[in-house]
Amino acid sequence: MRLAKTYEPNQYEPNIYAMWEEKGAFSPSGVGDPFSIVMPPPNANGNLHIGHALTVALEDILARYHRMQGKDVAYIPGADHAGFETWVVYERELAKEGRSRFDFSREQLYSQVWNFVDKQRGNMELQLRALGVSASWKDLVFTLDEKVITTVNSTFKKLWDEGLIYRGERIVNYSTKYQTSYSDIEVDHKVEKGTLWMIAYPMLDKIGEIVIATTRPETMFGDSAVAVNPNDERYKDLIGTRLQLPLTDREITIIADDYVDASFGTGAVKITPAHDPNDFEVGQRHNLERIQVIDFDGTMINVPQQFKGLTAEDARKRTVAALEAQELIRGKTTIEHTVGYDYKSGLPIQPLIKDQWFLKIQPLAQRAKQALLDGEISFTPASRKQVLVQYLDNLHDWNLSRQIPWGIPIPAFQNVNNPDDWIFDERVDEKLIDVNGTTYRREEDTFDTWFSSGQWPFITTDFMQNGDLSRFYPNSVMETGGDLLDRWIARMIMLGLYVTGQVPFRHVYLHGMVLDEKGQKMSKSKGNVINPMETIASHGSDALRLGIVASRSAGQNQAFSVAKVVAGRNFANKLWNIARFVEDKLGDSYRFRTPEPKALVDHWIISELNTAGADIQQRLESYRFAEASDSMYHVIWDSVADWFIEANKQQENPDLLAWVLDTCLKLAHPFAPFVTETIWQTLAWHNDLLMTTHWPREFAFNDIAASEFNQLKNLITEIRFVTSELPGNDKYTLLYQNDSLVADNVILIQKLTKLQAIQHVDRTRGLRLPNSGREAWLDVSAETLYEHQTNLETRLAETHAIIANFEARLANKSYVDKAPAELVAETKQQLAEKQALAQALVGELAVIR
RNA sequence: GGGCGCUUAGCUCAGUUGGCUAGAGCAUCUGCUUUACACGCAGAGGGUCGGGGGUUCGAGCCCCUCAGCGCCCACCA
Repeated sequence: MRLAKTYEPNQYEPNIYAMWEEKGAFSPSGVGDPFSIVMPPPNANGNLHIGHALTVALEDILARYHRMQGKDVAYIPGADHAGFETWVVYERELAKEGRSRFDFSREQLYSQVWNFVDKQRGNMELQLRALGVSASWKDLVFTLDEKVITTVNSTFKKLWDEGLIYRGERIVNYSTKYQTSYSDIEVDHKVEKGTLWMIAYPMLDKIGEIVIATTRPETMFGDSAVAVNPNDERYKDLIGTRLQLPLTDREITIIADDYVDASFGTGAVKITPAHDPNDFEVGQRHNLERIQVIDFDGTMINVPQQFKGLTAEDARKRTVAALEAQELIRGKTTIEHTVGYDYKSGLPIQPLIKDQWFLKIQPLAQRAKQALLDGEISFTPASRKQVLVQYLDNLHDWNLSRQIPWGIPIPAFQNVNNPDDWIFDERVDEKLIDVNGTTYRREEDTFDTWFSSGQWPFITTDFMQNGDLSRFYPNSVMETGGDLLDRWIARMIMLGLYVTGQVPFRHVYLHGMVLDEKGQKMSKSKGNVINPMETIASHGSDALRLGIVASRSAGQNQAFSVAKVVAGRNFANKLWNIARFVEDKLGDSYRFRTPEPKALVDHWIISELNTAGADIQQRLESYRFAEASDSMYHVIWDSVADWFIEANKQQENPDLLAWVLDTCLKLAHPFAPFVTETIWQTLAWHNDLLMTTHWPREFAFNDIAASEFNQLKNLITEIRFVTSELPGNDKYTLLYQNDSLVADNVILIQKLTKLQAIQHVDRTRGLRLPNSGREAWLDVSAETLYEHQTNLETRLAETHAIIANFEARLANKSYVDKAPAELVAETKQQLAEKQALAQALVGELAVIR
């Protein structure tokens, strides 16, 4: 025997993977229709988590399946420099050494982080291999590879040339902790209870005061106006008059702007253009001064001496206290409002004015929206498309600048003598450049990583360079987590269309989050993280894949289930043992031959496997992974192992046995690549690899023979059921009359039912098997029969209930008239069957009584 | 403020366009040293599909409504 007694996944998996890789099986074949998936690049210096295991399981199932369909498959792996994530980790390292980013130049930092990442790189790639991904490693792209930078720069230039890039002072989401601006997607919005203070601003041109409402009193030092709604009768006469800004010696004016909601608060709003996006816009309309009172480090500047240097939080308390001391607080209420937090540090985000690079997003967004409406991309789950359309409609201009050294430098330079004169240039390694006698200073900021990852599909396929892989653009499928719909999918569609004129992929499959066994989000702090590598070590890679795919539907957050991984492990073991049985029967020197079905079961199993092959195909092509896997699992375990193999022990057909095993391995391969290939290679019946062999083709069989086996199967099931119901553990004899199906399969029936004997008789006795439709009796004593009476009565009652159900349905004229004719005919037939059963049961009971 | 999703067996979940007696894995119970497999074999029990209403010949699936849970998006002070 070549196959060992037990299957130990860890003994085989690494070798099998190495063999695939050595034989170049992962590279696109160049033959057949292209099929491509680009892997969402995992963090280059991180470890894979369970979500990655799900991601690559789904992707690899598709890749392997389509490869077996004879397609030219490119599964392109990637590694992400994970700009901000990695930067945060690195900055922590620096802090441990008592240093900060300000001790180094951009180049120094960049190369230090590069080395830091490089030390751990390869880790996650090894882990992907352990998961069995059939990715084309030679085509791996790192997000800071030269070709990425080149493409990103040229996209930036195209956008710039076409007037879609602008640089300007805008309110940005600023992380005072990490000293960088964020895009909208990096801000966590939380609904909170906050205090709304009513503050009196004394009037200078008239007697009295105006009361404004604010949740952020500390920003009042940056006020440059108070705004009211132009139609608000209460304040109409005050527009244009002057106010004293409390705690300062500044004067501000009352202005009118439609932005103000007269019904909120007091209907009068302080306007702080430097610290609120709405106020910023009001300020632009009214040409107001922008006074920055919170610095980029989060402390107060440009404020009266007593508040200088305070954190914004402290300044709020002290400002309120100072106002109270001057009796200017006119009241306070508690309101629910949303506050933006830094998703990384958990600290409040400060809206601050900063000179940044922005992308005018709406032209791109609308084009993307149109492509979606035109159905150029399909979605699983389908409902997510609408969500995306809505998102695109509401997008604001995209802040592309990050003040982080670990990223792609923005290729722009500023005229040292004219701050408004910016030029595009890729010489980002030089701080100053000379162009036609003018000196330009480089931009120090880098791109938001989503700007480069948004171009991933056409970068990885070298589409713009018309490279070797360009036939794989647009990608066939983009598979990723549902949480990336807006931040990544949307950006890929927008930038893909903009740069290439085509959608980046034809189908989007979104999976949900893998939760812990109790349905909680996994997190390091909760300590409920499941490490995929540990699961592989204990149960095997196939088990993890089978377990994580099972019973999981698209877009749904679902719990991880160890029980399902165990079930997967058991399945791999089952396959192994099927193979061991086959090997034992065929011997080591078996040479594969085209089989010829002989026994009824032979025809039946061919029929089952044909159906399963088509079924799995149909389900995979509609992205129903769990159902496809289930179908594969049951045909192999139930049909092949429990019926075919058992029957084959009595009715041997070696060539068919080999064919059945081959077919099982093929059907199972996308779901359990390691154990299937291990068996294929160990038996060595073929010279090729299982992973590159063709998906099972339909095999001819005799329909009548197959259905006869089904009848036999029903009889056997009936015998097993009835004997298990009979009292005691006696072995019974089956008696039959004029039944060639029974007569021809005596040994098979006996073995599969553990009957003592099967005899042909002229005069019958005992218990007739009521549901088998056969002339068959179990030879039981009158006593046993009597004890069995209640069982029969129960069955009769159940049968009567079902009959009543069918009769009611058929008595319903509307049903007979309106339901499809086949359905009605089917109901009639079922009714007849149940009536026959009832009659048989009544007959039996009559005999007993 | 807008949007999405979930509620089905003890547990974790499937259930394509409405179609017959609602499934799986695990768990439970009863048998079983059967020419591969106890990570196994043969059986069994277990569900008023969250509540209510509606459409339909027919609803787990469609519509309305109520309740509970979860997620995402959003620059109203």
